[in-house]
Amino acid sequence: MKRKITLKQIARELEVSISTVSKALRNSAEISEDTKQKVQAFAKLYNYRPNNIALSLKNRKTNTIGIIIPEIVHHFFSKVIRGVELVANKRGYNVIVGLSNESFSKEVINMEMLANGSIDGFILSISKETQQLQDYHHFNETMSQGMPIVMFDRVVSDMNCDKVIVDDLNGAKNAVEKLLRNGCKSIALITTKDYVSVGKLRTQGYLEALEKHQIQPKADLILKIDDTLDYETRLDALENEIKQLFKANNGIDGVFAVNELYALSAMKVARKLGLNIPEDVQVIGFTDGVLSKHSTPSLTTVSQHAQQMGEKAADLLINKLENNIETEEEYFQTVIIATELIERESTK
Amino acid sequence: MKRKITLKQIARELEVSISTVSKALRNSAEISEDTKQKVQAFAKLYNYRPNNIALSLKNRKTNTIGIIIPEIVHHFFSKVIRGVELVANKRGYNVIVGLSNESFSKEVINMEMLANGSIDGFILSISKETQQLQDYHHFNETMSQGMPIVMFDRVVSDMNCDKVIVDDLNGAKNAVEKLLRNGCKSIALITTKDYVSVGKLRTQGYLEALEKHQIQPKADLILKIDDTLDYETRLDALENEIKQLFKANNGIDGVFAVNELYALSAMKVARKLGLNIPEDVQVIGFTDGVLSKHSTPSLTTVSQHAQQMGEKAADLLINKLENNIETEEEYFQTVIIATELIERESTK
DNA sequence: TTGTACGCGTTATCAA
DNA sequence: TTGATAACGCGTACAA
Repeated sequence: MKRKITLKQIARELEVSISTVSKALRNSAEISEDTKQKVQAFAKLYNYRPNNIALSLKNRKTNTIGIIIPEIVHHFFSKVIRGVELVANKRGYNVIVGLSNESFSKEVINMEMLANGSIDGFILSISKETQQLQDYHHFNETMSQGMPIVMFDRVVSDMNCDKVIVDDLNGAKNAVEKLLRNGCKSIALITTKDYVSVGKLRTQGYLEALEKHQIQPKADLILKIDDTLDYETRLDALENEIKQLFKANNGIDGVFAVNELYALSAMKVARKLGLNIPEDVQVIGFTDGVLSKHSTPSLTTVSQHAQQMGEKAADLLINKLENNIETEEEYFQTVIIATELIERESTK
Repeated sequence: MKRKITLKQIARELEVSISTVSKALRNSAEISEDTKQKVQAFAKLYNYRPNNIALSLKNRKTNTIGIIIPEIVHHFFSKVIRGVELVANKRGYNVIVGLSNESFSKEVINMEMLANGSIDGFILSISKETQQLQDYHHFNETMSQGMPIVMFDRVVSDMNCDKVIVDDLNGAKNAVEKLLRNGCKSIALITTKDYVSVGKLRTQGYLEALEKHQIQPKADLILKIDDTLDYETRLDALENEIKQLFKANNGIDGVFAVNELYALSAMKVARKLGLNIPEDVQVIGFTDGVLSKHSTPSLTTVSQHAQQMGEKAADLLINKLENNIETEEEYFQTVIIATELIERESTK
């Protein structure tokens, strides 16, 4: 079981100095053709590759991006990762993944772990717990150490860093307007508690759409789900809450849900109550998931372009990493990714 | 924008030597209480953390695991990653992700990239293209350099390395037997071309189940899909092929599909042909996905325990990495994860 | 044309 | 009790 070959070993074998080998391999003009040939041939034979760790230490640059997400078993986040990976690899970076599992402490620990030299910068979406606690000291510390952060989707709005967000407000607004144009008179909203930033924005979009059409929002039509419950109990509880929503409000003819699961559950409940989709109730969800496409009826959704978000985030981060010549004052941008309404069978 | 603080800076600031600082921080008995206190206080104040890269270089150990998968936007693989990450973090390792995107060359490049010192070992599932080409030189090279590999799910059977696989054959066999017990007489199989190792095994399970029940397999009932087609065109093509399957065989009353999408498509096509599920046709899929749970009717599936596979793979790899005292001859094991039949609405 | 010396940040060993 | 030195693997400025 032989180790990887190093410059030193090549040098010893060929009885030249290490720097000669180094230069020969980088095709330096300083080295004679003879030696170059000899060294290069030998290196090829033994499949020499420079050690990344040594390079990282020397260059104080790892060419690695750390990505911290709350959950990986999730279409949105895995698509974002794919986008990040795509761009990162193209630009010569690796991607190292940390999962916060929606926990504040795991987020902190993971970041500290990676921040100690393993990576050059972060791309992250904050955990629900962090959103609740509103404790952002780890982000500030990381940044004050000169390590850039790009936040995506769930961001801290008053933090000085690059951000990539979905146009949640307008995405929601457009969706609700679509329902209104389609003739819906009584549109229910199924959303999350307000501390989830994206849920809040989508709620706002719903309200603005109603307002624009001069419709008075009814509190009864708005269902705010506490999604900190665990997944197993959640499904039953969810459907129950939605059933109450339908029963408490006669004549719901449209539903806007801030994610895929809520939307699907709404369809399920509606059908159980004898309502047809889209004839009696039209439903729109907010998501990039697979369920929408394959459900029956398939679900009209507001697409978030998750992969594009990942790509953009990676580009922003790498640009920052490579622009050492940047202007004195830090310049941060917030990129807003437009949503797209994908019409399927759940709307007319 | 200050950099991270180093031993050297602390030493200079406190006017002691670097090694004193190092020892003081590790609470060495060699150092006086006074100095220790002073150094530790200062380090805490400036939030000193040793640089991982320097440690990696020195220890020739990165404490990082590389995971190479064909695709991340996929429930099975993201669940595996979660399992790997869980165990890895618990045992003090990070996880770095490489995507092959089902391409041989990307797999090779990604592995070379990571093998040059970035990681201590690999966990991987090989790409379809690699399976077709049967070119495994990169695995052999990596291992001959002393870097351990753990393969999962899609493995190379005659390769000397640890493996974690699903019991594809028996999982399939059990599923088909379930259909037989439920009264199915004419069971169709929707599978992949044989070069996909798991597809092949599941096909074999189907055949064995029939054989056990002394049923002659009919070639017409077996549909082998070429899944190298891209995703967009695939859905239509897929449904078309399945429709042909149904039309060519009157009286299909059971379908076993080697993945979720095939199973769902089968249900869709069956319904379009006026067949009821599970009354007229019973369907079982093979997967860990979300679609099964939320489809209508929900799909009975053979669960693969993806997360458990990831956990096991990580344990195997880390054990190998940390057992330097191992026996002389290399010892490799293949762990077989049992499947579980999750019964839902698509079977009686 | 080749080799020496240095530094990246750390720890271990040995000397003072 | 403290400090100097070497080493991990590499690239480069400078000396020979």
